[in-house]
Amino acid sequence: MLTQTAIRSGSFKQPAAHLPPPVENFELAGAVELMGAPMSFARNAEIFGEGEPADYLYKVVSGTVRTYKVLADGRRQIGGFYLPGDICGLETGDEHAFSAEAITECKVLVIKRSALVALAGRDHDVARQLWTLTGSELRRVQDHILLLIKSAQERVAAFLLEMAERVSAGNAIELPMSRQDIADYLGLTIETVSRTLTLLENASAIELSSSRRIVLRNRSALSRLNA
Amino acid sequence: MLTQTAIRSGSFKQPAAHLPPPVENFELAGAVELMGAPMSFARNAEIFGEGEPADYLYKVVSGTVRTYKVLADGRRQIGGFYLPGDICGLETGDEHAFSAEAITECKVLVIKRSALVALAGRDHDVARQLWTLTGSELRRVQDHILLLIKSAQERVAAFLLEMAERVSAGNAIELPMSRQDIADYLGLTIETVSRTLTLLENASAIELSSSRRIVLRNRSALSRLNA
DNA sequence: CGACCATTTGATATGGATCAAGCGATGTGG
DNA sequence: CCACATCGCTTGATCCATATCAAATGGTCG
Repeated sequence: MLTQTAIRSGSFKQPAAHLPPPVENFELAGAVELMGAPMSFARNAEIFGEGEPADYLYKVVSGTVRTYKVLADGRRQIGGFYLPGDICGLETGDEHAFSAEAITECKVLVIKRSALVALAGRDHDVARQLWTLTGSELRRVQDHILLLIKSAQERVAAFLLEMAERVSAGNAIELPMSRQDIADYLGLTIETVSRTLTLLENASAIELSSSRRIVLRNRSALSRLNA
Repeated sequence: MLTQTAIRSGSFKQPAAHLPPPVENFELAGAVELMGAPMSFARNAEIFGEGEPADYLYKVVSGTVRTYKVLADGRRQIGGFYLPGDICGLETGDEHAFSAEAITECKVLVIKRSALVALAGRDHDVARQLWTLTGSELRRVQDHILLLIKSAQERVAAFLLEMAERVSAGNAIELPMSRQDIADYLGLTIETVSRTLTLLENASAIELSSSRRIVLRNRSALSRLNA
């Protein structure tokens, strides 16, 4: 397997990164598929680190990625969870603002940012999509802020509804992340997350089939909590 | 004075918005100066509302603007403060995600987004700057998230250091916003903000010359708090 | 001067953190 | 195949930072 270091130092072949696509008006998604180098990461492996040059972006193919920052005293804030189809590591600055790790075994497409920026310079549609992508991320982070001012119940309910939209088959959610990850995403402790889930179960809003599998029994009750 | 409604309905002349600049490779800032329609807002006047079409963006010329959301139960979260030179209301989606109000008497330049997007379609440099602007906003909001997981002292200290960078003449800060605005920005109550400021003053980290004027006496003490 | 609003200060309550076990699933070596 | 260690999660007891409720103070403007 290619190591992350190998990718960063450019010591492997970037398939087609140096070959501009033959036609203009090329979709970003298509470009990513063509220019992206497939890569795998083991559970908990670092994909990129905060402060490292943001030379690559990463499209998740399978598995789940978390981005995070660790404060001086060890507190960790998870910035977001990235599921298949999502792109993380896209920055306009020189350095990654967050670190990223594979939560589960992951396959990602690694794309050189400069290649995409160069393509954007030739193709306005790609430029627009790059902008839109950053805009969506902005919107997501703004929503995250609203989460962090709510009560524990509201945060957990909002989290469940969000995950239901993203990973659910019907009403069942298969969570790829641990309670600690959820806690660090919601700005709570692991104990509070656990207690709140139990509370929601007792209120028949959800059912904890197993610790990673949650069934939404009463979405409107959850939405109601979601003030 | 032009009303906000007049602007939105396009019932006034957009200076030069329909006249493409004569040369390409035009700076975004320059374009904004040329295409922007000057407009004034009184203290507490609404500049745009959450959910309204994001047809315009706003460059602050003088005064201070706050963006915010109000939750169903009345809690308000301030997304950011915009000082002269800052641009707010720039979205990639169709609608404004936040509302915006003038904190003080404000002069802004109002720019039609479609005009800027059209310009970006002709000028890669403008396109890149538009993207970068959204990227900076993303970075700012990400930093805001980190604020919200800290202790009251850390939040207030971080706020003071941030404002010092943005509005200070030396070590003195002239705050344009009320304690309530600060509280809603930091996710605290007004009482906690007030108490924390008093605490910092007693610790000789700051001096409260008046409620809106704060002198930083010991920046390293504040930074130390800023975990 | 007096009314009003913003801010500070005080007293008390409480939601979530912290500290500490207990429990259940998973995996490992004997 | 089972005893046992390990890890992730839950549950319990207590504490504390911040919210809430309430009152006093101060600054501003008519």
